[in-house]
Amino acid sequence: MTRSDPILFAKALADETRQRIMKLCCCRWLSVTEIVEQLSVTQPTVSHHLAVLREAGLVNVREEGKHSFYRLNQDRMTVCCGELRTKFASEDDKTETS
Amino acid sequence: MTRSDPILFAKALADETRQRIMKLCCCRWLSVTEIVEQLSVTQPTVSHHLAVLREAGLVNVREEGKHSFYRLNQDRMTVCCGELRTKFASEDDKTETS
DNA sequence: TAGTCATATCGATAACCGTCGATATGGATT
DNA sequence: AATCCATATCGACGGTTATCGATATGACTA
Repeated sequence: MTRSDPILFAKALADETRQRIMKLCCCRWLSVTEIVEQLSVTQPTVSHHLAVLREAGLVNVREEGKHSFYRLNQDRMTVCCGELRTKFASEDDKTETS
Repeated sequence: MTRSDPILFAKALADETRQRIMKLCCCRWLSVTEIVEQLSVTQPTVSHHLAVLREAGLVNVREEGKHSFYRLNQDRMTVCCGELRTKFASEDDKTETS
């Protein structure tokens, strides 16, 4: 999941529930249960979204006993946003091609 | 479509064909036909994707006779990427909340 | 005006995705 | 070992979306 994929990245962001989860664990570690408590969706749904975010490398996981704590990978966000900007928003970047 | 919506933005980016279109008209005006010629999808499909990109404010349109020329709105890209970074990737931005 | 070309829209189809309840897994507790 | 709790996975269902062929729209041309 270190590989950077602008499509995968965009797909991961393209859901309101996921963006809410990202916002929740933006700067702190949260267990799945804590995330569920703050949203109006079930635990399986949250687990599913966390899996999507994991596949995109957008969250870090820390297992501890029977708990799993998730936290947004802000560095990854910065890198991926930068890639998008480079790919689509920069004038002087025409030499590299996909 | 001046309103900024991170979900709409991400959804617009969350498709390979659309990202290809964006790349094609990243720094030049292209007619729909020219875009179709460079992709392996039909004209209605390209028109559909252009509509999605238009709704997200990600392309500018210039009508000229019977042609419509599209070009990626790079400023919009910059703004939207910046918003994402601010929302999710910045450490020192916890006062504002959605 | 008839015809052609470029684009948009419509309706249908298939694939994808978000959500749920049910269940499996596996650590902690008694 | 039996139970409980936290999380992941499974299967199903419904809604969304990408794609297509057919058609409408509307501009230019002869």
